[in-house]
Amino acid sequence: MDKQQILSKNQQIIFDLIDKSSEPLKAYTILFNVQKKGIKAPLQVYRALDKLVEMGKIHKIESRNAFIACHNSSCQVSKATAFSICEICEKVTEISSVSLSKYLTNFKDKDGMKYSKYNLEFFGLCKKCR
Amino acid sequence: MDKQQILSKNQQIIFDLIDKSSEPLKAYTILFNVQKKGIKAPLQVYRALDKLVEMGKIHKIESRNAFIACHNSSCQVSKATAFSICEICEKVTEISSVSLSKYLTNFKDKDGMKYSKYNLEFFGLCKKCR
DNA sequence: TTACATAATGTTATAATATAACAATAACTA
DNA sequence: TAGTTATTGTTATATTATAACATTATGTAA
Ligand SMILES: [Zn+2]
Ligand SMILES: [Zn+2]
Ligand SMILES: [Zn+2]
Ligand SMILES: [Zn+2]
Repeated sequence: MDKQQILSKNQQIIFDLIDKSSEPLKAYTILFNVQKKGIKAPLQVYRALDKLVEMGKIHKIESRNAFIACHNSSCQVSKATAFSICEICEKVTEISSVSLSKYLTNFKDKDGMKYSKYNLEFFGLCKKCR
Repeated sequence: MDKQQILSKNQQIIFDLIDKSSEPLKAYTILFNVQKKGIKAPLQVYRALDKLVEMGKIHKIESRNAFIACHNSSCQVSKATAFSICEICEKVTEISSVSLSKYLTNFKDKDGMKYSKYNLEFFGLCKKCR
């Protein structure tokens, strides 16, 4: 799947909501907010989310079960993602560090195994909360 | 909390199960397997899991909602964790690479922010599945 | 254009994961 | 031994996610 792909109706509605949000959104928060647009069932939300993640338009923050729009054109369609998460205000930022992604993409374990994909979540306090 | 702490009854039962398992265990799998030992409710399992995670005796694999015992004495009581996950057989291994943990512990983002904690999950195919 | 394949949608029901609230007991500490 | 904190027990409920099936829309190739 390609990052510039045209979105279907439900995908577009849900992407727009996530994209304009300043914080990660949970599936049922999304559901609540798109019901006026005709999306009534959890499955409609989860299906759109799955596709958007596949396309790399959004990412899932695993530790929070929430979704944010990708703001890192170089994140390799969701194959290599890194985030910082504030443990007080829950602000999440996608990290786009070339050196970090290089380091992790090239990382080999003891057995010489290389990985096709990774997800990294950093935790700490954001500027505002320190 | 300390890694050598004495465990309570329920904590010990649940830790033993996870520790002897060759794969990550999910909370309700654990529940099913400890019912004969008198642990009957999900909350009893989740409470023990929470404490064991706090102590660093086990880790949660966020992308799988499952738990494995820590086999890395240097993983800093769950403050700095890295795993490899096979996308076919779901085998999970805790990575204990000094250079990786050094790199990530010292990683600073654009704003110079350092993080107190991280979790990294690599995905790929294990030896057997390649 | 028609037939076929694939992707997306709609809908109901249900599975899987996790926490709230309250009461009781055990273990630790001054 | 009283006070405190950690742990346990129990019921109910909240939250997150998928199964199964039917329908409609879109893309593709004769
Ligand atoms: Zn991204
Ligand atoms: Zn913050
Ligand atoms: Zn560990
Ligand atoms: Zn494997």
